[in-house]
Amino acid sequence: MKSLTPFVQDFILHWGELGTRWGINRTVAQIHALLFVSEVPLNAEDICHALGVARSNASNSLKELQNWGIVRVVHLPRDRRDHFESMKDVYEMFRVIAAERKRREVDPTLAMLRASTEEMERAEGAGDRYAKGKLKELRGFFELISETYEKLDRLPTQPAVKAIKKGDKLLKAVGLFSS
Amino acid sequence: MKSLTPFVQDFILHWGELGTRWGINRTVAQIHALLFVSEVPLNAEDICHALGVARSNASNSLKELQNWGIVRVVHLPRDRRDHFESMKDVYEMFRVIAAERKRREVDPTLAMLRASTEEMERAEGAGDRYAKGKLKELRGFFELISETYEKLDRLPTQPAVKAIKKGDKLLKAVGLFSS
DNA sequence: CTTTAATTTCTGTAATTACAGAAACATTAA
DNA sequence: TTAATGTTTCTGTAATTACAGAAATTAAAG
Repeated sequence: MKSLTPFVQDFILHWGELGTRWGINRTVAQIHALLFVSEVPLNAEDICHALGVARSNASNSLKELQNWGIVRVVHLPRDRRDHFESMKDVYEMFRVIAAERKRREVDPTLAMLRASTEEMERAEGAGDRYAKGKLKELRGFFELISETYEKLDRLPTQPAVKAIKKGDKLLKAVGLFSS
Repeated sequence: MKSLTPFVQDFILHWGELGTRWGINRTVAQIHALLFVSEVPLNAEDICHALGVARSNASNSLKELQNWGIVRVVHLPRDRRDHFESMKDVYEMFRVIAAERKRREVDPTLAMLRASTEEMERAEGAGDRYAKGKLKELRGFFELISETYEKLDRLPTQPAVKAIKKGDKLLKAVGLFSS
């Protein structure tokens, strides 16, 4: 972690740990943190040097970040090397992450639950009625998640953030929420 | 995985994998899945037998699930053994999980970001102005997450779910959302 | 076409995490 | 109190994941 201010160092370390708690590789998260707070795009060399990781590790992690859609390659004039920059808008960034997690995890889970519950309908009566009911409830929950995501996805970021911020007031206005 | 119907087996395996993607130990997630679809509370023995895991593994995983607050111990008449049951209401369950993730991950991150940004205010001028700005933006995002969570937490589950389901209509009514 | 520089993939090792089995501990009932 | 039964903690091993360094590949410049 050469030539990084202490706060930035702390942030990168914390972000790495947070990543692991959410199933993201530590190095991947650290590189993301570094790029996020970097004013200029960095090349792989810079990143290895800053974080003390191997070239290959950085390379694979950068590819992963590109797969997530939150880091992209840019080229600087008179420099052949790839440079990398993070999305810079925090809200947009988390929308992209949410979209990707939905695609990778929610959608397949929903597909599985739909297949199970539909199949169970057809094979009515065949054992474990209770479990069937629970899987249906769970499916309902994932349907709600999925639909809510898609509604939110249709809103541009700024209105979406505003709506979330004013959420309680809106609810109060419509009388759904009194506290 | 003895004496479990194929759908339940698939569900348990899928849930285990989903868990690992979200930083939850596979066995922990599998036991949770099993208890969730079980009509009756199960004892540790049952669980080991159903999933083919060691006693100690089950024991530790059950403790972890109790720490998350989604599994509790119950006692059956004329049976000395602890029995375990999952929360049964899907929405309540995810609320509890969200609360715990907030406590474990969002709150500490927010604390770190607050400390950094406040310290940075005081040490104005000292390098890396850009990074400082980015950390402030990130802090804003986490503040929003935290506040939104707390608002939602004040609503009982049923109104909260209704509000989420009707979210787009509410927004439309107030003219924030036109599509 | 060849040289040079950069990137990606491959391979073996290190570190972490998960886990089984054993041992220690606790609880209940006789 | 002691046997019997159940639970938790400890310890070593297995499995997974992360990672560095080397080798292979690709791309650009001369």
